[in-house]
Amino acid sequence: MAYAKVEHDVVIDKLMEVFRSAGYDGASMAALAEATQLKKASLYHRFPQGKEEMAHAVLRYVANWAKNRITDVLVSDSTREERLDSALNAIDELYDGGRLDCILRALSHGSAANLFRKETGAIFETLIRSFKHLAMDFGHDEQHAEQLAGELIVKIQGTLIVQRSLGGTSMFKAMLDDMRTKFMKTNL
Amino acid sequence: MAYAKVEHDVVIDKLMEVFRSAGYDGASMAALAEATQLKKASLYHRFPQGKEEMAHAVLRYVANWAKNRITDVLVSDSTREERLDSALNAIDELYDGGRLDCILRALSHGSAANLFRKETGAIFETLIRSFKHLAMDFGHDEQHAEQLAGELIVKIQGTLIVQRSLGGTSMFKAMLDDMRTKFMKTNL
DNA sequence: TTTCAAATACCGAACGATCGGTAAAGAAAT
DNA sequence: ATTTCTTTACCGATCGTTCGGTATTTGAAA
Repeated sequence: MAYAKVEHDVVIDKLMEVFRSAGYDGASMAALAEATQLKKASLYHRFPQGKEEMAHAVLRYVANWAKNRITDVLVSDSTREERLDSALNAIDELYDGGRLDCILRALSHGSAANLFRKETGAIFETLIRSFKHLAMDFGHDEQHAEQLAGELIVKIQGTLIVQRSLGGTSMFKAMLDDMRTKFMKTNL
Repeated sequence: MAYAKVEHDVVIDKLMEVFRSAGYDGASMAALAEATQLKKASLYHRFPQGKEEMAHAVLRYVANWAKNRITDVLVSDSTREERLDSALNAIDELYDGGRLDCILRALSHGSAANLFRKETGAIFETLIRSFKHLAMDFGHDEQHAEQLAGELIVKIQGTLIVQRSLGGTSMFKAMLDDMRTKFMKTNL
């Protein structure tokens, strides 16, 4: 009988889906196996260190996503408005307009709190640094640019949480619009 | 043998401690029992519906805390500056300067995502409404007041998450300071 | 091009530990 | 003596993990 054969990228994507929605503790091997269409033992073949290694692999994927969809875009040769829109659109996609949870947050709590701090911290730093550079392209001074970039990242996380309890998707969209305006408005 | 006898409020407090640090899924009955100094069966005597009922009790406690430490304070007869400081100090205490996790967030994810939405949403709404009234006392128009209150609540959540990965406590303190300034500065 | 063994990938079954939950016995309070 | 609360002891289910073995692919010798 032919057995399941699943592409690595597909496996990572499915793992991320489970981790982000169930959290690290809530992501059972049974759920991870069902999502990836692999049996538990097969997951251990690919990730000998188990759940922890899977989460690390997901974080590597996320760091790569951030580089491709944010960092690299923000230093491309298109106009600053186009770069800003591309990056914000990527974020809007990533979270499906605020409907989806953030994988970085999911891997920052519970028993995962101390396991992946270095990785999640590095990704947050990368994102902030990238948006800071963009803000400076819009003419903001360095201090203001850093503050603006931090505000964006913080508000993404905060809005995801608050919106989850209050319902809807309008908060997230409004927040992205508002931040877009703030980036473009150089002279306050 | 004399057996444990623990005050209800103490039990709630310890339950909250476990929920907020481990998350709903990560909070095992064993951990909840150890934290409260009660045996598992005793917890089931006090909370016949188990973990879910415990979380509901904790949320009732939190709603009460919000009313006492935020809502009521913000409509007291002291000056608006004093009321603002009292409320922000209460928040700073609650999260221990950003070191502690938010119980509302902890009960909004994983398998708890759909269990407590009504309660967590109501608390978020109460907080936003309270701070909105305070903002209006500072002379902000209604729309701006609502935006400012929402920004505060969102940034509290977001900063807690980002700071957890980046380390330290300076982000949280700076955020509270910044929001305090924004509330007091009526004319932009 | 065929052969076939080594390497790779997957799976069923089971491990000990821990999960949430319960029944019955025992202690404290009324 | 009755009620209320805690405790011991235990349950079946599920947890993450491992092992023995099977299917598939690879690649080099024939």
